[in-house]
Amino acid sequence: MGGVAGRTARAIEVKPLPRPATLADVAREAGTSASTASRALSGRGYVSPGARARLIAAAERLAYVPNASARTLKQRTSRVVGVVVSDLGNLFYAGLAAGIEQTLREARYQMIVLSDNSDTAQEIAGIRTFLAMRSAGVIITPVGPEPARLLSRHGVPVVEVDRQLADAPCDAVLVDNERGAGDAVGHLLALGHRRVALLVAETNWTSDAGRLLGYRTAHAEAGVAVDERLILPIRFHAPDAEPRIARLLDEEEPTAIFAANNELAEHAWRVLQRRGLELPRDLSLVAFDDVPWMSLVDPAITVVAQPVVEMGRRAAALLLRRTDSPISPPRVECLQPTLVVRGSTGAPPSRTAESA
Amino acid sequence: MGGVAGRTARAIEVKPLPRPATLADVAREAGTSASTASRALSGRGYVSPGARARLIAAAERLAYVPNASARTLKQRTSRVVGVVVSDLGNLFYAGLAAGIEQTLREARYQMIVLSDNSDTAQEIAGIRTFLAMRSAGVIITPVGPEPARLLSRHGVPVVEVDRQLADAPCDAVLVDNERGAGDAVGHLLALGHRRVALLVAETNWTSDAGRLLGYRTAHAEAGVAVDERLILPIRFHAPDAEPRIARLLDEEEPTAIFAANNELAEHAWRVLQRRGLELPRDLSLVAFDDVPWMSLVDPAITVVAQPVVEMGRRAAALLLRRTDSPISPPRVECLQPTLVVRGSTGAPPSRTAESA
DNA sequence: CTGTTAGCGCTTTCAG
DNA sequence: CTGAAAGCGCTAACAG
Repeated sequence: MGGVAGRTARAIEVKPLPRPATLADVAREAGTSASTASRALSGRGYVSPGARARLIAAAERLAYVPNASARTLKQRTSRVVGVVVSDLGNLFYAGLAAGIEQTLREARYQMIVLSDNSDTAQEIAGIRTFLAMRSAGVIITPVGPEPARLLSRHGVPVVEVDRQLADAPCDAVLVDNERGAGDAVGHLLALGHRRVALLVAETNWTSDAGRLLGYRTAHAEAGVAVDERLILPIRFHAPDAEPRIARLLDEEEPTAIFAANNELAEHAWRVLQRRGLELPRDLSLVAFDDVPWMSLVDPAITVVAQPVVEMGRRAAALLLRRTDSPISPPRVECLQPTLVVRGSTGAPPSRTAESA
Repeated sequence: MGGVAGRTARAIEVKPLPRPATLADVAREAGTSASTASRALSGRGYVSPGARARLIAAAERLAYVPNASARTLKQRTSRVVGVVVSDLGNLFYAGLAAGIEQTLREARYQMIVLSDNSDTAQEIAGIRTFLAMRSAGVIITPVGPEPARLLSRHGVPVVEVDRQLADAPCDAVLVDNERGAGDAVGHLLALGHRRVALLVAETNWTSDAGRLLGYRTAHAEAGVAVDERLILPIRFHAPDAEPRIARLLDEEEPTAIFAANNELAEHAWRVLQRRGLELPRDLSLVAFDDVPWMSLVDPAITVVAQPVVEMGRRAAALLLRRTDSPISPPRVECLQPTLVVRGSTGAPPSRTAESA
């Protein structure tokens, strides 16, 4: 019926509807019912080749875009996976997102990223958004325990990445922070350093706790006592980070610095640079997490490199696995970081001048 | 009715429903109709204080999360704004996203970011996702003209950022590329350089075209002829970028390099570093776009800084404006970049040795 | 101030 | 292989 009119007058009847075309419009245009159109365009269910072809053509002609809300409402779940990271401006998180996206895309899921600025309120708001969207799952670098609780209460799969903050068992992808930090600090101690400053984020995160632990373990193994005054906890984006690092340098006279994340390493580097210190002659520096600038500066920074993109991929894989088998036991994957020795570490300065 | 049962048995009846709570569940729990519940929880329409309180409590108790799909389906639009950028791993785009997010949040919109890897197919897929979600609008750093066409055909507001690729008038936020590049190259020419290499992305983007134009304009103004062999177009993520830059150095012997984006600047820097060249004694370097590493290296890089975050904010503001008045004429905002002279630029090496 | 009613666009039985 | 019918969860008239 409508099909005939459509065909004869096609050329002039390409009036773009004021509202987006619906499946019913497409069906009418092709002379079928909406159900058939649904089957043809979504690809599941029997449709005769002829009908399918006409429907596809009609959809094309009307610039039909399926309404995701209607579909999600009906199916009660969507093919969207939510990702919440702390700071998209930090390449660590950007790398994670890249890895996640890669694996998700292969499985025909859509990733949606939100950045929460390490703020619990924003984090929870993000989770609620994903809950509201009926996401198939959520991958998160958590700042508190609530996300996992909230999500699992609603039956939505969660994977924690980089740190574990859930208060119940939960899939997670971690890096061996203790070993990474241990390697880094062990390297410094082996070079003869005895006063190694630790710059660490002031959080209750397992990542930072692990790095602190590694710092202590390395000291214990080397038989060196830890001077607690060398440990400086600094909040993210703290405006006084650099002055505090400078003060630590003055007051505690470390011969080496271990910066437990890339942001702190950047602060440390700026302080050292401003003082005109020459590395590693005057001071050694090691960073946890390798980001591009660290190999751009001179000397290049010795780092503990994390397999960031791989972490993202694994997290996505864990999530997909759980989507298939919701009740399998929680799995925690722990990847190994790698110490990459570059130019910023060397033997400590001899103390001859001072002891004279 | 149900209200009584609910109240008496509350303590033991906190059985989490197998399916997420719906508005109807909340209404039943509070002894009202769904409409009243809707009014109370969404905050629009008259509701008696008592009913409101009971509803809010009930919603809390049932851990009610509104179903975004149902709402969007009903209202035929969502409070989501889609953002498509070329590469979230590049701090330029991350900064843009941060600015957009900021302004959108204030207006109580939700930002959703997608990265398209400068790939047209991925870009279009992203647009379709946003179309399917009935986004309130889309902000994009376009790689082709299709997105704007597709979106405006569906009546969805679009804002292009960083470059204009739409084939019809469209809101946009740009930076004055020609002036920025002109300032940079003018600075080099004023220092006495006569062979300035240009590393530029191999695209048909207005951003790169503008920077190339600025390069030419500066030469013209200084009365210096452009040697076309000094212009090297390089695709994004080209694996042979560094060898090609190295070859340019050998064959054309420029005394300065102008890298038209941060990625190319990084490649150039690595090449110079590997050769042990000392800046600015042996060669000068200027970059378009200021990212953190550029002030971390020694000497710090002279740059044309873009107001990245502000660009994001403006883009979001333009989008919101258009949401209010869909038919106002397209507006294009052009922000001014700033030349920041640092240590990587100086007078060209004297050619005495060579001429001897 | 509140409830009834209708329907957003899609998918999914279930008959034919 | 196809269509009719029902309903996902929510909101917007419109009566009361």
